[in-house]
Amino acid sequence: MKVGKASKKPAGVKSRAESSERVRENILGVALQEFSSKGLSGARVDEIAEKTQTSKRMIYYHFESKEGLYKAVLDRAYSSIRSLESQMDLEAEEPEAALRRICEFTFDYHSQHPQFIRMVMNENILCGEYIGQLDSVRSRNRAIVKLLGRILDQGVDRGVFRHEIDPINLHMSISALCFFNVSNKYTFSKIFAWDMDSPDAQAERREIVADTILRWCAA
Amino acid sequence: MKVGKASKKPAGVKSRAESSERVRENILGVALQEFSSKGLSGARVDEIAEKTQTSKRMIYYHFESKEGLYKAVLDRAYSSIRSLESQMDLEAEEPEAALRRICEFTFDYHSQHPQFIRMVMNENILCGEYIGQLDSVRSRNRAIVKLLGRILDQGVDRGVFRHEIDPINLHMSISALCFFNVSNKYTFSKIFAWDMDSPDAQAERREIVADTILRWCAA
Amino acid sequence: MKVGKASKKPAGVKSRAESSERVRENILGVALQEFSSKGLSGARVDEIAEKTQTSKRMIYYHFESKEGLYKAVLDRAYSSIRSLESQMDLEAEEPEAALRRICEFTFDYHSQHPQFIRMVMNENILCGEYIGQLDSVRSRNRAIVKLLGRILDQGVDRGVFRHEIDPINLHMSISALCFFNVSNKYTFSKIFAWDMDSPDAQAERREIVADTILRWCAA
Amino acid sequence: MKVGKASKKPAGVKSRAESSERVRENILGVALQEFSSKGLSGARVDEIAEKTQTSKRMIYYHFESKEGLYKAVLDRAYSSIRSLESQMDLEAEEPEAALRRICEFTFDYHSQHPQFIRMVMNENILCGEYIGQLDSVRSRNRAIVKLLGRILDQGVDRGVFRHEIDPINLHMSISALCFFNVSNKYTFSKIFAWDMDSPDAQAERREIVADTILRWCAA
DNA sequence: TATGAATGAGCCTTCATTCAT
DNA sequence: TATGAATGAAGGCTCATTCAT
Repeated sequence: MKVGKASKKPAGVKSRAESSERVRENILGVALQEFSSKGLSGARVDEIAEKTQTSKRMIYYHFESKEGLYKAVLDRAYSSIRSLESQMDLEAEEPEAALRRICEFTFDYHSQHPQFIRMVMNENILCGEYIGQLDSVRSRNRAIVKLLGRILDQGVDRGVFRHEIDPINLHMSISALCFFNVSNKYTFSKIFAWDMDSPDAQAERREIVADTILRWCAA
Repeated sequence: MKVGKASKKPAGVKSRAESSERVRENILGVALQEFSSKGLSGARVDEIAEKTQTSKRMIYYHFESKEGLYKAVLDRAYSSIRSLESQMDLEAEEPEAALRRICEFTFDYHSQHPQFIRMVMNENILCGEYIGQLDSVRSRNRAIVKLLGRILDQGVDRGVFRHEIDPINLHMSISALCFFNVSNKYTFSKIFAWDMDSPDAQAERREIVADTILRWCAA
Repeated sequence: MKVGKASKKPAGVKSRAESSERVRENILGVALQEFSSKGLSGARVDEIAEKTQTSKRMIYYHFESKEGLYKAVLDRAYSSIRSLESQMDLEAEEPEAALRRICEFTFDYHSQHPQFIRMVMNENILCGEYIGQLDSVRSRNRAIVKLLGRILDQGVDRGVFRHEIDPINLHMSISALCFFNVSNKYTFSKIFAWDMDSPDAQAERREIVADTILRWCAA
Repeated sequence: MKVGKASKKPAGVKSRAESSERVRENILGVALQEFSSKGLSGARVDEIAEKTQTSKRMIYYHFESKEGLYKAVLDRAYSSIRSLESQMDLEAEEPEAALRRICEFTFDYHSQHPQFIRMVMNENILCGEYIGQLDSVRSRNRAIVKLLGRILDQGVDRGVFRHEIDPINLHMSISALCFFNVSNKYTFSKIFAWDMDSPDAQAERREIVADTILRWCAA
């Protein structure tokens, strides 16, 4: 809940704006649940409304349409990942340790936010139709690439990383390995009768991902 | 086309069974198009029927329900990937070359079958609900893991691969890197304004995938 | 009409609830017409909707499904017969006169409510599948049996009725004679070229039914 | 099976006509089952065909349409009741015993042929639409009325029956009491929690019906 | 003759959205 | 603001019937 600014009103009394924001958040939370589990076409406005503490009318009041709601959910999903790099203080670390931490952090973030992953899957099924309309998203996600670039440069300087590595491709590889671990767990688990969700399997996989990336970057 | 028995009929004359099989194939082709681009809930039976050379009624005659059609499409999508390993004669090659070829082949297969990838994405959004019902799928896809196991063993024998590598995890890594390249291209391209589809980008990425895997396995 | 509470609104202005109730009643009336004349499977939701002042969508809004509507119609049909015994003030009468009046009343009620009879016929064709789900029905219809029991007791006391008569069997006989008169009039009339609907025939039959019952009970 | 005429062919060899007749009977039997349990609109041609030993094509070959089949089933149901009176040799009996036997016989026949009753119920729901088209039916069922007339006359002659009794009304009363016992057993049983099907209840009811009729006719 | 395939009309139901109070 | 009622277009599915081999 972002609404944490000091209020002059007595506790328990919500301003109209606060209440409105609360309603929005409530709807967005339920909608994320529904859209991420059923997709844009699979989710039902009625069902979302029912699971909400408000009425269907409010959904249309705040978000105009089902698509508007979907876009808002998507936007929020992407923006919540934004602060990724700001949460890590890597400046003091060695490049290899920093890269490993980024891999592990990315792996963990994906594991802990399956709904975000599902939203991205949905967007790709829809050919990125809606993400293109969200200017915000674009600018945000480039931060991580910048960070990777810095770390790579440091690594090259210190002779531990190859100089050919492109940060976007590096980001893509890290993403691919972390994303797949969540996105394809149902089919992969069923086909190979392999419980990908167990803590052991996850810990092992987490290390493999980091190793794979580091070995690829190593000079 | 399964109907390969010697026919007494003149060429050009289709038997009832042949025609029926043709109708099924026609429907399955259109349905793959629709399901892969819109998902199970997003696809419309009416629309599938319209793009078909037959009627909506025939879809229900041959596949019972929308779900039945979806399952048939899914089954066909998975079974067509089956012959993957039989298409490669790797026995004579060195382990490293063999593994590189597998990576490249997998990469190419994914690139060339985006509809298959989209079906898998859909299945994962549906939590693998339908793939569990298709026994056929399970048995098929283990062949590639066996193949990887053999190559790893050879590589370990010759001192070029590490002995700790688990073939399922290897397969997962290869799959992840190749899958993501297709599955997430819309969001990734839009966010980084990076044309992943260009031949150059694909060729580069293809090499990166193979390098990443080989470096990870290398002794 | 349940909405009988004092309203502050000027006459002619219907509240939302009143209007909703009116819509329900409108649908139920048309549905009774259709279900009673064509049965559950023979009736068409489209046709019901057309004869209504609202739309097909409203049927589903108010009654959930075709079956739900059928059950509502059935429930209303049974509950409207409920007040049968309360409409007759028999306490002061002699047992024989009272019994005769019950026979005549039952005969008339059946004659005047052929749609109710048809609903019951339908229910029996459906093996009472839906009536079992309507708890309300059960409790209501036992009142008449109680009433018959009281009259029989009085008659036995005064020596005009036999003591062996069981009120449920008595009710069954009355029902059978009155029900058949309506339920089977089509086949019976056609087979015997006998116009059962004429006022004379009905008056005669009415007397026969009462006579038959009274003679059976007579000491 | 009526086809019992001496054949000149060796046993086991069926003539085309015999086989055809067998197919008809097979279809009619299944159709009676379906129509009587689900009604004209509720029964499904596909389902009837499936339960048959032949194909759907044969239904249309032999009966033209679903309605044609329904009519054939109805005709057969009515004609099988025809021999009712010829099965009873009542001439030697006293009028009262004869009438009682007719009541009992009618009661038993109804009990034992619920599918016939259901067909009649269906016809009445359809307002006797199809029975009017079956000339055969009309002539047949008058026999019983004639028989009742003769018995009544004898009874009047011997001073045991009232002379006002009309044979058609007598038949109607008998039919009503016997018909209801089968036709309304589902609703009646459910409403009164009374197992009408038990042998005891049936025996008691059988006696009540005969008593009711005899008391009504008694001089 | 007998069978699987085909047909089109129509059936029951649901959807996202808006209105009225 | 918030709620139940309303809407029309469309969605999935089934029916009796016929065709082609």
